[in-house]
This record gives sequence, structure tokens and C-alpha cells, in this order.
Amino acid sequence: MAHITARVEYGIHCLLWLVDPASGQPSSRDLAELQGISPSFLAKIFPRLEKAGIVQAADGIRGGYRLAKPPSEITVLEIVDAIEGHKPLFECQEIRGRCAVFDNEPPDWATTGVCGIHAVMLRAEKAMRESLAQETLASIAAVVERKAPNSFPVEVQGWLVERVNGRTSSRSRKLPNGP
Amino acid sequence: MAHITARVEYGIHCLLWLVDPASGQPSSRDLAELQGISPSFLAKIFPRLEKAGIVQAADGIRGGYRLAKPPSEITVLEIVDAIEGHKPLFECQEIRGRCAVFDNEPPDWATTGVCGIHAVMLRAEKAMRESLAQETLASIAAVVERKAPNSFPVEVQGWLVERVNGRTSSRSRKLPNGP
DNA sequence: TTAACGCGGAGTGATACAGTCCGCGTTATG
DNA sequence: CATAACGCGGACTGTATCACTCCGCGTTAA
Ligand code: FES
Ligand code: FES
Repeated sequence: MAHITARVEYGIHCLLWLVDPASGQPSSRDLAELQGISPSFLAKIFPRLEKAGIVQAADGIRGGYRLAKPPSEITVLEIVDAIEGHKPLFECQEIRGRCAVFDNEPPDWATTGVCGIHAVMLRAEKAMRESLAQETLASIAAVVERKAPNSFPVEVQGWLVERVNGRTSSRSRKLPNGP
Repeated sequence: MAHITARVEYGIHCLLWLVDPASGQPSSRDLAELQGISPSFLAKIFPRLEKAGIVQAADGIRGGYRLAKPPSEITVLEIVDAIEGHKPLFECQEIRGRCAVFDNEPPDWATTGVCGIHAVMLRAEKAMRESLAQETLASIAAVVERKAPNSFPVEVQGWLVERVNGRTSSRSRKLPNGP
């Protein structure tokens, strides 16, 4: 698809719900079902965020995720690299050394340093990455919060907390023996 | 592979040889064999550059390509878009409307306008594209020319002209009846 | 007439993305 | 102490794109 994949969209949308500590410590399944995305797919994304130090994981029933740092210190670039692994914008094939007039033995001046075309692509990648580095989870959260009514975050936090509490309480979901 | 593909690398490296009119009007096969890349693959790239008005094609034997504009008016962004077709950096899946608390009927405030995360990606894409738009064929040619010895462009132009002339002249390549 | 050109369409193998399934060790609850 | 839900990792599937090939068509100078 695109260079920045759906994994990143899923990841950031989830992280936004972890900004407010009132959400508790939801599991990846909680966050997936809250947002109507695949739980098994989201479960492959969060370990990467954990290894990058963006999120902290808690084991066992009652386990889940919370931010490992203040949201103002988590940049979008950090998240993208954590999930996609610093994928380059352009991969040079080193065409320049294969010129027919070199006869399979390119001189040093043709292969040392970075090709002029490659350099242009690296500058474009740098511009993109600097733009992503300027945005943080906190700055996005502020924009999103401005758009939604005040009742919305409260409603979602209620949904999440209810789910987390329902994990081990008696009548949570459809039991085989009924209510 | 990467977001900006090998097609673009091939395309720009070829266009650089068209900057100097002394190269004549080489065919895509000429340019491919000069640079050790696949002729049939390069033949799929040039029609796109022609439709974008970057290059002019000439039909028939003795045909080939030449720049359609001065190299200072051909930006790298133009070339990338001509070859790849304005591929977006990020494709939003519109997660925001699928929140469980909406119950399959998202309100207007949740789906109008651009999502805050999508907006961040669009700004990054804009930064990348503006960086690419600042570079032209002429600016890259100047950098490349500075690196190579003066004899190199002359040598390549000789190689190209000889090939073009050899297309229909008598003893050009291994003929069935020999010299 | 021939040979090389540009152009378009169909097809191939490899890779990556989106998504699934399973089993492992961990941990509150009952 | 058994259970159920958790995080984690590996193997797996289907589809789309990329790099590349092959073919046939109409065009044009020798
Ligand atoms: S050799 Fe890769 S961009 Fe020039
Ligand atoms: S819904 Fe696609 S980025 Fe938010």
C-alpha cells in the first residue's frame, strides 16, 4: 500500500486512548474492539511499541498497556520507526557504477560517496522525518480533543474501565449457563 | 521495496543523459544498455515521462527521446509523479468512525474533515514533496558534472552517437554474413 | 521490404502487507 | 490449585505491488 502503513494508523489511534490515565490499563483486545479493528493484528503491533520504550506492558489477567513516557515526549517519528523499523524512502540500486564505458570496472570517482540523485531522495526523507518528529502524542491529542464533545472521552473511558472490570467479575459476557 | 521505487532511479539517471543535446536522440534501449539496466523494463518507464510532457518521443527507426522542456524547468517531483502517479505517503483507513461507543452510527463531528493523525501524515508528505520540488534536472546535473572528470560526458556522448549512427549503417554489429 | 523504433497489454516470480491461528509462560480470581 | 485472560512469539494465508519479460501493433528511415 503506502509507505506509512495501516499498522501506524492503528497504533497511534490506540496510543491516543492511553494518554489519559483515566482509561486505566486496557489490553490490546480492548483497544481493538473499541475501535473495530482486528485484535490479532493489533496484538502484533504493541510488542514493537513496548520494545521501543513507548509503552509498558503488564502480564497476566488484569494485564494491559500504559504509556511508558509522558505523551509530550513521544514523537510520531518515534512511533513510526518503532512499528516499521526505519524503512528508507528510497533504496539506491547503484546504477552509476554499471555504465558501459566503464567496462565492468568503475573508477573510484564514480562509486565513492552518495550519488547526486540518492542525495536528493535523502534530503526529501529528512524533510519528511523532521516533520514527523515535530508532532507528539500530546499535540495530536490536543487537536482531537478540540473536535469531539466533552462527553466523548468520558464515554470511552467508561467503556474501557467497564471492560477491564468485567474480565473476572461474575456476569460480564454471555456465560454458557446464562444469567 | 521502498516508496520511491527503482523506476524513478532508472528514469532520472536516463534523463540526466538527455540534458546535453550533444547526446543526440537515444532510444530507451540505448540508454538501458549504456547503464546496464533492463531494456524492456526501461521501455515501460519512458511512455510515462512522455505523457507527463517531460520528454518527447520520435517514432520509427532513428527515433528516440529528447527532453521536452529545459532541464531547469523539470523538477524531481514532476518526474516522481509522472512515473509513480502521485502515490500517497499514507492511506487513511478511517478508523475513527468505527468506535464501539458510536454503535455503527458515527456522528458527523467524528467523520467530517481530516483526522488529526491523517493531517500529521499529510504535512509530512507535503514537506517531502516540497523538498523534491526544489530540485530540478539541471541542479542534479550540475552536482554530478562536478564530480566526474571532463572527459567522461564526452566519452558517453560518443558512445551514444556511435550507437545511434550504427542503427542503419552497414557494418555496425555482428552481421550474419560477416565483414 | 526490412529493421529498429515507440507503445500497449498480458504474464511471471519475489516480496511485503493485512490478517489469522496456535502454543507458550504469566498472573489475579474463585 | 484450576481457570481464564493476559502478553509474546512463530507459522501461516491471501492479496497487492514491484521488477521484469514477452508479445504484437503501427510508424519510419534505409
Ligand atoms: S546510483 Fe542510485 S541514485 Fe544514482
Ligand atoms: S481515521 Fe485514519 S488516521 Fe485517523
